[in-house]
Amino acid sequence: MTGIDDVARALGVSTATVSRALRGLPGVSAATRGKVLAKAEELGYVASSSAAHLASGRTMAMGVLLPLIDRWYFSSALEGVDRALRAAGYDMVVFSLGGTGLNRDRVFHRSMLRKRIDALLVMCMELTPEELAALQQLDYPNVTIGGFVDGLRNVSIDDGGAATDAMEYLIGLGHTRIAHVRGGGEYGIEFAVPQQREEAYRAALERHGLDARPQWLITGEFRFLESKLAAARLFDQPGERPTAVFASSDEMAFGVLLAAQERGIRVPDELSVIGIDDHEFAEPMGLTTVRQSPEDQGSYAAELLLGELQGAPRLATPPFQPHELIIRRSTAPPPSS
Amino acid sequence: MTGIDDVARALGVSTATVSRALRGLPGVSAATRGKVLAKAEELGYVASSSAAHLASGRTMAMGVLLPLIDRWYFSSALEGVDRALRAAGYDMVVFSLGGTGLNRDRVFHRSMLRKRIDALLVMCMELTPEELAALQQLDYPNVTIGGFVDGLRNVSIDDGGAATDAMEYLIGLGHTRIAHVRGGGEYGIEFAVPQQREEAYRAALERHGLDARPQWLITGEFRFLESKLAAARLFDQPGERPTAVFASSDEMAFGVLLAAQERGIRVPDELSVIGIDDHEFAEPMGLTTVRQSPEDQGSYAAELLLGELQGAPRLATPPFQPHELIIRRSTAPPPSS
DNA sequence: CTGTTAGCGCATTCAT
DNA sequence: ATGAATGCGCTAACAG
Repeated sequence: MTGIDDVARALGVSTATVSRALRGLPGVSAATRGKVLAKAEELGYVASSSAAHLASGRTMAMGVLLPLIDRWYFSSALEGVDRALRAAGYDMVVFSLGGTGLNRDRVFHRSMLRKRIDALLVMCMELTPEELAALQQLDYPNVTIGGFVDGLRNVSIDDGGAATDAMEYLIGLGHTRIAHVRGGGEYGIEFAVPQQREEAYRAALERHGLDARPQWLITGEFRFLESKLAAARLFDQPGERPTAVFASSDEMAFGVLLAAQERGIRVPDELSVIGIDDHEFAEPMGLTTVRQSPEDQGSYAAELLLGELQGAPRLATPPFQPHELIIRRSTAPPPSS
Repeated sequence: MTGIDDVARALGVSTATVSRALRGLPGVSAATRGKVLAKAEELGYVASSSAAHLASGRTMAMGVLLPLIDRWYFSSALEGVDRALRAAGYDMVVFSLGGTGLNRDRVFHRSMLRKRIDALLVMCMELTPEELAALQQLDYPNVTIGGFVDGLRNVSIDDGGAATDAMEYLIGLGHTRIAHVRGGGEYGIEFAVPQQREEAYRAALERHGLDARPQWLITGEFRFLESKLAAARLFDQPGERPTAVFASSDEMAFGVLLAAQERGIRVPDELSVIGIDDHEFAEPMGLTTVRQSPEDQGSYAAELLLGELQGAPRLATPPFQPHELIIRRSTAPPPSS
């Protein structure tokens, strides 16, 4: 493997000069810099990140900790993080808990402590007090994405506000019988988020003097299938049916849509459905939703940390990220009957 | 930051002993090992991966190169890779091209050469000859997942076989007018795969003496929306309509389903639809499909490389990964008319 | 079974 | 503007 000495020797200069030239530091004549760059290119030389880390203290890598990868929000946010990191010349190392709580310990006590990263991004996780403490002792800069962890800085939308927007829209259309599909707390995903959205749902009902019927508050685990099953049970309940359903995520809204379709309940004539996310499938499905961009949130968070690593002042409270109501074909005024 | 010397000094032993004890090497008495383990735990000591790399030559990390993260196959496969790596104590560093071809150069010429990884997994990408050469010169063990790159080893299902199974099933049901939605070549994703599946489609038609009508071969870019639009155009064509559609992926099959629904074409009575993947939404949607497990493919590939890093003989041709026809509610014999 | 020593490949002083 | 020397924190080879 070709090292810095190979380049230095080939040019008859010192390794210090090669190092400086390659990193764009001052104190190198334009001529020598050109020669170094060319020779490095020719030899295919790139500095070893490990050696550079040892000598400089910087790993030029950032870690991302998440409960699982294969979920719309997470993979989109990862994409955004990676985009920002790559632009800054950083690498991304991903620590997934893989959906189970089993290797949490490993991750927290082994991998993350390996001094392989300069900063850590934590995606929507509920942390135990010990984990939180471990994380905070880990010295490096960190921030949470898409969740809310007390004691850490969080980059996310205003979950309560987004839910309120959805509810006000339904109520503004004239709906009075509104059900809510909330996300679950599986795998420690987003403990706070589904709760914040549910509270906004309740508050909106109360503010407008509407009933909050317990049997109309169902749980969908943030998943299509679970939500479809829960919605099926909801629709099969005897008595009055809701005229609108506010789902805490688009994937769950799809489940509601499908359960309705299978029962011949027409959307939006007989039932309005609204979600949160603006998932890739929302537009083709005609789903009204509150859009958020996990990708932008990810890159924002990554840039935040990147900036602080370069000496920018620490931002104590990152601003809420934008959300926006997107009206499509799944919502309409309630049936006049 | 606490180093190996801190542990050694606290115990009055040498750093070598600490190193050996912590890594489970022989030549350490049970008593000393116990003390070392306890003290390391107490001090929160974990070896620096960079220092360990420099001294041992192993990074204990593996790289994954993929065109983008936010797509069912990729994020699932990543999950599988991570699972296998974590079990072996390896970290995963992810290099995404982010959907554009723009930073390909950076990835190939900078990041991957940084000596941060011991091996590389390449997910479904089409590589330029230069990239292929660069990759092969990169010395470390590599393997492709879910695609086919000539010159590299590939871990994937038998794409032709899977497509054939789908076609034979439709034909066995009595269908003679069968359309195909093939994936596209966007972002260099899977150049070979959509083609292999299309060829199996053609071959099946020919084998059974059925027409391959050019206007029934459409392209869906491996996406819901694009596929829905293409299917809409297909259904709106004048003249005879196909009685079955074989989509090269489930997401594209969903698009076909939706386009049909919007036109009042009943599935499966008037139209049968089959996909490939067994996407998370396939079961709730009742989609008949050919199942594959990207997660298992990912972990298989990771374990393959892991094994070779530990001295296992190099497997020249990894076996095909399993696929399986899953019959649900979207397929039936063609209308008798 | 345990300790000593010599690098691993760079970035970074301090000289010049 | 450039070079020489030092050390980052660990593993491995060698001694004992």
